[in-house]
Amino acid sequence: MAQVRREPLADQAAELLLGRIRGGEWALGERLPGETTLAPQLGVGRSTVREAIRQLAGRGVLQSRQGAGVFVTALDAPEDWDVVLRRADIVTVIEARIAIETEAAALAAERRTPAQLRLMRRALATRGTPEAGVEAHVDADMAFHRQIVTAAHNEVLTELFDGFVPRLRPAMIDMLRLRPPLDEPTDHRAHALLVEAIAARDSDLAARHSRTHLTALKENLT
Amino acid sequence: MAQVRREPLADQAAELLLGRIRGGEWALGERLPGETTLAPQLGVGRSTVREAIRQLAGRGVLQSRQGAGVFVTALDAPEDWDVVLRRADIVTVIEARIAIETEAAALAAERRTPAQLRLMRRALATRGTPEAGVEAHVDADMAFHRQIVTAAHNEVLTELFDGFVPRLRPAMIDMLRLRPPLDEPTDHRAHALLVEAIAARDSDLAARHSRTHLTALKENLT
DNA sequence: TATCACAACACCTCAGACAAGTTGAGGAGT
DNA sequence: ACTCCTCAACTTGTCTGAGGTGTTGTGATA
Repeated sequence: MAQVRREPLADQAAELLLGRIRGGEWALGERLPGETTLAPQLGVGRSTVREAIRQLAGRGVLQSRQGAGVFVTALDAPEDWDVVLRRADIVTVIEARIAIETEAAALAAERRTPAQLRLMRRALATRGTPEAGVEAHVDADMAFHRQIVTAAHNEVLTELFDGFVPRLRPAMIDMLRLRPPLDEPTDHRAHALLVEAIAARDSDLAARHSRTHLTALKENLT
Repeated sequence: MAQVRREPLADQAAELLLGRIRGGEWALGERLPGETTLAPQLGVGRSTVREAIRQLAGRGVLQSRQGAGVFVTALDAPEDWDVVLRRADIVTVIEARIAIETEAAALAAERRTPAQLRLMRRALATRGTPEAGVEAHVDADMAFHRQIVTAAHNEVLTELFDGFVPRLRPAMIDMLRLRPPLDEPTDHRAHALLVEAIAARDSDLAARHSRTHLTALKENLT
């Protein structure tokens, strides 16, 4: 027998409204129907609707102005980031990684310091030894890519990359275990080319190399 | 003369409660006095206290359990991600936005459905009326850009974009207030070109238009 | 001592009333 | 024809009173 999950109506109403907001029923800045309209529509009393609205207002999603109405101010504050990533398809995550990393590569080409370039080259060297085992190889690869993102001097991009790692790492390890490393030398040279483009301060080329490499990786997972 | 700042009692009550919680009047996990006690103490009605509590519950500070009471669950939870974004320079955030949105534009060109294309065009139309006020214009613009990200059919990218909005929106409004809209018609045509590229399923062109537009925006902020 | 019934108390929900702010239509005056 | 003003019809804000449901500690009972 299913345990009766009793949730306050106000919470349910808030969840329902949030769903409709995220579904695009009301765009950003748009006005919601009045409380007196919403209440019978949701099958609850007006005060309950008000409490649901207050709840979403506390989360920054809604804002109400007396006399004018209730307005959408955001489409949900960052939902638990971990949850989103865990649920997301690995290909989806890689696509996001492509977005972050190609841009980071371009910025890194413009902003990298000599010291960072040196660190990149060292990371590249330790990356090229897959004999140490799959996990070590993946870790070395991740460390290399992180060097590049760091060199972009953009805290947000770095933070995003770090957020991806926990989801990416196991997937990479699985992939390498199942599928042969498919031409490691070529793969390694792609990385070397990327570093050289950054060294030459050629941001377009760096972005292109980064994209090519990661797209190949994505294809390999499809 | 000071502008009469009329704030809803519920908001004031929430602020007051949050202050007392932060002041350590009730420790983490402790139970607050009942609504019937709090109401006369704050000089407001019971429903107003309830709305204040709901608001704080939405922020994750309080949690109420029927029959048991209201408990402190956090001392104002500044989620890590929020902190990063709030602290980050707006230019840094825009650079991250460029990464997300150009990739999203390219993917949207490949994956958009006819319905989504229609929604894009409608959002573009409502976007083109800056007479409605700065805030409305920014909201319409955000809604337009979100349509494109949505059409990329990548949940992670969408989530990232949504995460940026709360930081981006006020910055955009400030910028438009301080600096004249600088050639709105051109700006609007750039958006139209982007939509057409997506309509034509030309992902390279879409990415290029997106990047050009956002880079101009970034320059304008520097 | 261990168990159980129960009363007190908590939050949950509703309905109704009135206050106060906002907006747009339409009339008065120029 | 245009501007300004009034006002009615919205909207959200607040309070009150009533009854419902879940929780917890107390005290009687075995």
